[in-house]
This record gives sequence, C-alpha cells and structure tokens, in this order.
Amino acid sequence: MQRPLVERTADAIIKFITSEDLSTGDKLPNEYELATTLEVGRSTIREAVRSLVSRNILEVRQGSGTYVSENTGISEDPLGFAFVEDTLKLTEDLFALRYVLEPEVAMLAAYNRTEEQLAYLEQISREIEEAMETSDGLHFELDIEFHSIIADMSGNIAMGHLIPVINQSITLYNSYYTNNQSKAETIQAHREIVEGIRGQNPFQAKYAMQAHIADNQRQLEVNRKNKTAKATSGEKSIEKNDKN
Amino acid sequence: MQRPLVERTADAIIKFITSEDLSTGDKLPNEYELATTLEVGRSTIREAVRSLVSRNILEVRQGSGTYVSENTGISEDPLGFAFVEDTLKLTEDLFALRYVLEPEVAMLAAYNRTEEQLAYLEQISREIEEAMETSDGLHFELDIEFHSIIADMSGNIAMGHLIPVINQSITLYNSYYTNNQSKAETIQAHREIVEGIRGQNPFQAKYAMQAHIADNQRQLEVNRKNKTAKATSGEKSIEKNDKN
DNA sequence: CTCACAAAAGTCATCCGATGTTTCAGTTTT
DNA sequence: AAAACTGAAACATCGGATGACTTTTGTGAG
Repeated sequence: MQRPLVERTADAIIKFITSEDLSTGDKLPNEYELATTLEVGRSTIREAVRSLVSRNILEVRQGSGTYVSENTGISEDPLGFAFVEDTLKLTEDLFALRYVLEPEVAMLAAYNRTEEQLAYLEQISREIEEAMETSDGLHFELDIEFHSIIADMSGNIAMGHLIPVINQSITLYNSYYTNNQSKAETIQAHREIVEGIRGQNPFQAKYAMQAHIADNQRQLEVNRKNKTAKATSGEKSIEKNDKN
Repeated sequence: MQRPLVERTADAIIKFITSEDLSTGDKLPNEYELATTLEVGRSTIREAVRSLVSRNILEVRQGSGTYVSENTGISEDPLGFAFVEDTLKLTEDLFALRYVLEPEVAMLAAYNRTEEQLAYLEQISREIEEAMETSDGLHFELDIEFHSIIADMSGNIAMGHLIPVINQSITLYNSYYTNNQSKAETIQAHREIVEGIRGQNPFQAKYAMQAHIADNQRQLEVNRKNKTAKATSGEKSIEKNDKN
C-alpha cells in the first residue's frame, strides 16, 4: 500500500464520477455517504475532495453539497506562478506567449471550425459588443471565452486547454492590464477574426489575431508607464484577505 | 468572511514559507505547531496542506514531515487533461504545441542566455549523450531538463514554466512515445541547438529546434502506426492503482 | 572506539464524534 | 400570493485517539 489513502481516494472519486456518469454541475453524494461507499473515514473524504477542489475538478458549496466543477480540470495556479514576484513582467511574458500561440490557433480554427462552434463564437462576439457598449469592464470572462472558443475550434486539445489557462492567469496575476484598451479597436479586431474564421480564411484569421494581441500588448505598455509613473503608494493590488 | 478558512489557511502557509524564507526541500513546522501558529485546527491545516500538495507546492513524508516541494508549483495535471480520453491525439497535439513554441523559445534563448546557463545546458547535454550510450531509455527526465533550461534561458517567465509542463504532460499521458527515436539524430540535433545558443545565433537555434521537434513528431507517427497495427490486447498502460 | 540493533521520540495517517454555519425547501403566517 | 419562519441536510471546523512510519538516540557486543 504505497500511495497515501487520500490520493487513492481522490482517484476513486474521479472513477466514481465517470462510472456514475456525472458531468459538470452534478451533485455528489454527501461526505458521509461517500465515506461509507468508498470505505474510508470522513476526514479522508474531506482531504481527497480538497485535493480535487484545488485541481478544480470539484467544487463545494457549504450547506448545499459537493459538485463537479464547471471548468473541469483547470486549476487556479496551473503553471505554478504562485511564487513569481514580478507580476508585471509575468503578464508581459504571458502576452508574448499568446502572441506566438494564438495566431497559429486562429489559423487552425479557420481550417477546422464547425458551424455550431461558429454560431457560438458569433453569439459571444455579440455579447462582448453589447457589454462594451453598456457597462465598461466586466467583460473579462467573455473575452476569455472568445479566445477559448477559438482554441477549441482549432481541434488541438492541448491548445484548447492551454489558451484558457493563459488568459485566466493574466487576469489572475495582473494588476496592470486594466483593460482600458480602445473599445472600437477591440470590436474591430474581433470582427476581423470572426470573419476570417467564418470565411475559413486562415491567414485573415491569423493576421487579425496577431494584430489584436499586438494591440493588447501596446495597451499594456501604456498602462505600465502610467502606473509606474505615479507609483508611490503602489502596493500589490491582488489582496489576499487577512485572518478573521 | 467569504472564502473558506481552508483556502485562506493555504494562502497563509504560502505566506509563511516566503516570510520564513524557506526554499525547496526545507521542512515546515509540524501540524500541531502550524495549527497553533496560524490559529486554526489541525484538520484545517491538514486540508490546506493537502490542497498545496495537489498543487505540488508542498510534499509530505509520513513520519518525517512536510516539505517545500522540489518542483515548486508544477502540478501533476496542470492543464486538466485528467478527462481526456484519446491520449494519443493529446500527445500529437502537445507536440504540435511544442512545434509552435519551442523554436521561438530557442531563438529567445540564443539572445538572452547567460554564461552560467550555457554551462549547465552543456553539462546536461553531455549527460544525455552518456545516458544514451550506456542505458537506453530513462533519459526522459534529462531531456525534459534540456528543454526546460532553454526555456529558462529565454528569459520569458511564462515560457519557463510552460515548457516543462508540456514536456511532463507528454511523458505522463503518453504510452506511445516510447522514445525509440534515433539516438544519433537526437544527439546531432541537440548539438546544433546548443551550438546556436552558445554562438548566440538565434536562427540556428530556432531552426535546429524546429527540426528536432519535427523529428520527434515523425517518430511518434511511426510508433503510432506500429502500436495501432498490433493493437489487440491494447490496454491503457497508465495504471492507477486499486484500492487496498 | 565502532558498529549494529533496539528503543524512543517525532511526525504524519486515519478515523471519529461534536458543534457551528450555511443552504434550501417546505410551511405557516400575513 | 408574498413574506417570514422553521427544520432538515450538508459542509466547516475542531480536537482527541490510535496507528504507522521515519529519524534519532541509546545500548551492548565485538
């Protein structure tokens, strides 16, 4: 019996999910039931669940139950940025990564997209435009979704998983990218990308995406200069909450 | 008090590590001490630790203690591939990802490398050649290290974190990439990459890397055909262990 | 004095029971 | 019907007890 019981129990829970054919949003049995079913103590279940929560496979709501997570499998700190101190450079570097990756992804998406995916992309695209016209900000998630769909369209599983992670990391670790980018430019860029994908024109999609990300990078640079200029009381803006 | 105490405790432990200036391999106080220091119950500490373990930030050894993990922050399933079924396609897609990324990384590495990094790369390179001459196989880790160093050399934090993750995922989810690649070709390719980086010749590094990965992809393709040809008793080779 | 082995101390693993909080769904009241 | 109340269900947190494992210490033989 080499591996700790907790880890084996975590595996057993994953197996349980697949064997019971539970999918995102579904509810697991309560802790006591799981404990008796898997023949371990309740604390063991709790630790195993905690482990799966930190891998974003599960999600617990106090008083309600334990559920299969919606964003199955994308953990909060997937690439181990927890100890990176210079979050500004990290953000820049993440953008550099996107600049290499996403044009390629867009090109593949133009090749491999399905009609269904296209419809969804166009819907999200419309929602983004609406959100931009009404409230400013708060379309982070929509933007991440936009790029994630395109990654899915590429047909490359790895890209499909990685792109959301990168984008999520940016919003997580970035206190500079305040999304002040010109709305008009963003809308225009998105439209060109969508057009390229719709028309299955790989190069249009690629270059539009390239320009879009380059634009973001420029905007980040501008924000950076503003911030560092008036950086006097500049604390980390990502606040971890204190003790009780 | 929104966020669960366990998560806040996990953050507190990370803070504790940095504030006490602990680094990889160092030992944390025992559970009881941590519990009193952070003013929470022992079970809470255990769950928080479990969460950090699953993110590979910590490592527990029964009977010995809890330690800061060596591979700080790189989790076992960082990109959420736990539920991907077609591990063969996943592997191919991961290679496609590498094909886009690593030549770029190699180019940056040629620009930004330090002498110290170069020395380490050359050392690992030598070790790989030795390992290849004596025992066959088992140089996975060295190969991952090779590519990781180059990613570090690039100076891009995100790349530095991502490349090892990708390479690790390949060895994790791949039962096809049996590393049968021609040793001579690998050694030759590595040498050219190193030469490009040493001579700070970005394009040599880039194209050598491109060729190297393309070669791996070809090899994967060959293995795939062999495997699928004689696929009769073909079970998943990645075994999760059973219950006690 | 050194080595090997046994004892002991330290630490995590696991289970358990108790109590507090939160959520949710009925049910009652207005 | 809408709002307030109530109670069951479920997770959150705590701390004690026992077991298993690792490391250190102690002891005796050679």
